[in-house]
Amino acid sequence: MDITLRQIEIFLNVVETGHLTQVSKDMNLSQSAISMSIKELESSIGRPLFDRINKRLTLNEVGRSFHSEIKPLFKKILDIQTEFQNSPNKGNIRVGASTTIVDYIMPQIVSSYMEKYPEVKVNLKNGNTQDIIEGVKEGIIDVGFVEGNVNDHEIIKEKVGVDELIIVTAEEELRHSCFIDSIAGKKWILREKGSGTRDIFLNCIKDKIEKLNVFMELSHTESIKSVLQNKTTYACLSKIAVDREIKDGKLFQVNVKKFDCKREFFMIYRKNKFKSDLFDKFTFFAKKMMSEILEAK
Amino acid sequence: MDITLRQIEIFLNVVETGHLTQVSKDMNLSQSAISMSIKELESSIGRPLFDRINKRLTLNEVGRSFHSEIKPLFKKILDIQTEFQNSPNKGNIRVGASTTIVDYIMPQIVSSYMEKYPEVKVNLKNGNTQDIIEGVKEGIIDVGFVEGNVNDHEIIKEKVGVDELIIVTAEEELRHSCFIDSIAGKKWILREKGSGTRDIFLNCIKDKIEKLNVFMELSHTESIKSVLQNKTTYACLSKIAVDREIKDGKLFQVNVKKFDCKREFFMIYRKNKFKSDLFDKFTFFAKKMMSEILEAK
DNA sequence: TTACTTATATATAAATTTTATTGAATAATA
DNA sequence: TATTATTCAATAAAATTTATATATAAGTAA
Repeated sequence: MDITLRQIEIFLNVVETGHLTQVSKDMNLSQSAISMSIKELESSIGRPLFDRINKRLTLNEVGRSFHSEIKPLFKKILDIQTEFQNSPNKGNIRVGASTTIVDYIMPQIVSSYMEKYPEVKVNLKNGNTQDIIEGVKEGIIDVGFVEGNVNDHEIIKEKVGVDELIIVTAEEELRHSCFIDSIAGKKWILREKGSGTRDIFLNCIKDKIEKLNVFMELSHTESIKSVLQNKTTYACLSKIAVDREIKDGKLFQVNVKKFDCKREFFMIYRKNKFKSDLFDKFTFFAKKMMSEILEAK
Repeated sequence: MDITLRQIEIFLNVVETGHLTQVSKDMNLSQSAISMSIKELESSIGRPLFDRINKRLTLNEVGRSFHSEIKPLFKKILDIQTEFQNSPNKGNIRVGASTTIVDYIMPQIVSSYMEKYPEVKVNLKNGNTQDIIEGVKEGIIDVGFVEGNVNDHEIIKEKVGVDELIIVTAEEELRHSCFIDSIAGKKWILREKGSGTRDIFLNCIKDKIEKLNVFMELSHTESIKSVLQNKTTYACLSKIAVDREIKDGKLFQVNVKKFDCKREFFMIYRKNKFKSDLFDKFTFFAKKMMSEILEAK
């Protein structure tokens, strides 16, 4: 005793014309099919929707009310159907990215993408590398971008760029080249323990330096950049995070000899993922734009 | 290639649980039925809605978007269905009434009724007796209330009350009884030609008076009541239209001997009208309340 | 008018086609 | 191995058609 969309469709047509025969012609069905469908609908509802007045069917007081409620819903369902059938770009992509990427790269990518494909909703989720991997595995995230390396047999990874960590300071006189051990005694600001940026930096210098003078630990790159405005402080940050400040002359890159501290960015997605048009377009777009951003900096 | 409500129902359940087997148990269907229904839906849309990840079905980027759009619509349709199935008072009645009734009786009836049955929408249409009859015959109006008599083989009429026309004035001294010919020379205000009220009055006095001193013709009873505030003017109006003014002492009923000018009110509806619960309740309510109103005045 | 005919419309029943569902076999996965 | 999804032929259920009955409007003749 359940209403069907077909019944609603027929009902709406009958309301329009008032004649079963007319509707049957319009819909390429027999007149009895229309008659029975209306009857079915009426018995589903539990009472008549039409007054049979002479040779016409006119909405009665119940039918009128039903009509006004059901018509807009039916139209919406039809709209959704044709929308999805005809616009391959309709959808909702969930993107996850780890800290540096989500702060300094993804916003540009997502906003350009949404401008190009306004039908696509992009959902950007922040998290550390491990969170993103979990999300991808559970299907909560369609595609992830992470700084750390990934080794998981359920995950496919693609290298999408190289990130360089550089030493920065606001202290102007130190623009000539030097070695890392000569500045180890400066006031260093690090990211908090567990941060990928921190780990890579410490790993990179561990053979060259006995002790780093850690002055402060902060959990946001933006905070570190603020504190760096007090000269005599130093930090090792992702190049893309300080790009603007260096261009504006607010920070300077310290030219440290034999200091080569790089890490790779990976795009990850689940093995066996059905690659929809949407997915392919987004990942293509994101990879291309990410390499442009990284090369420009 | 049309989406059905059943497919949507199954789709929503699969989204909920992520397992076809679970849904098949919940819905008392075989799992292949569920599988095929999902497949059908996907092919209607033109691309997959789920990622088959391990033994689960997880919405993909398209499915997620489809889900968020279709779910609220499905729920609404379900709501409408149960609403109509379970609340016999749901509907929309179209009532038509001719001038005097629509102004002085129907507002009270309609507002009381809507208070008692808030699910019912009442649509009140104004028109002269002939308009109302046409509306009823065409099915545009479910039930009509008219002042004039009706003779039409397609229309069923029920007498619902008697309306009395009385002579009113603001001239205080004329409160003793008199004969109509003694006041025929006063300044009379009539309704416009074609008005039922006017016709009945003139017909009522045609044998008793040679010439009535018609001072003014106005098309609204309310206008006449305003002009009547200038003393020395007279009018013959429906008792219910001047009830308040008489009670407030702003107008007086002239006690005219042998002046008996009545007309009947009729409720009309189409022959063969399917009498829904809604219709019966409304007409019962309206008839009862109308007689109460007329008797009180 | 009134009765009768014609044309046209809806309603219903049985027959038929189409669609939905099942059951069994197969494939994939933990 | 146990569990689950998919596929396909068989079948149950539903939608639709064909044929027929019934109702109404309009036209026509008594």
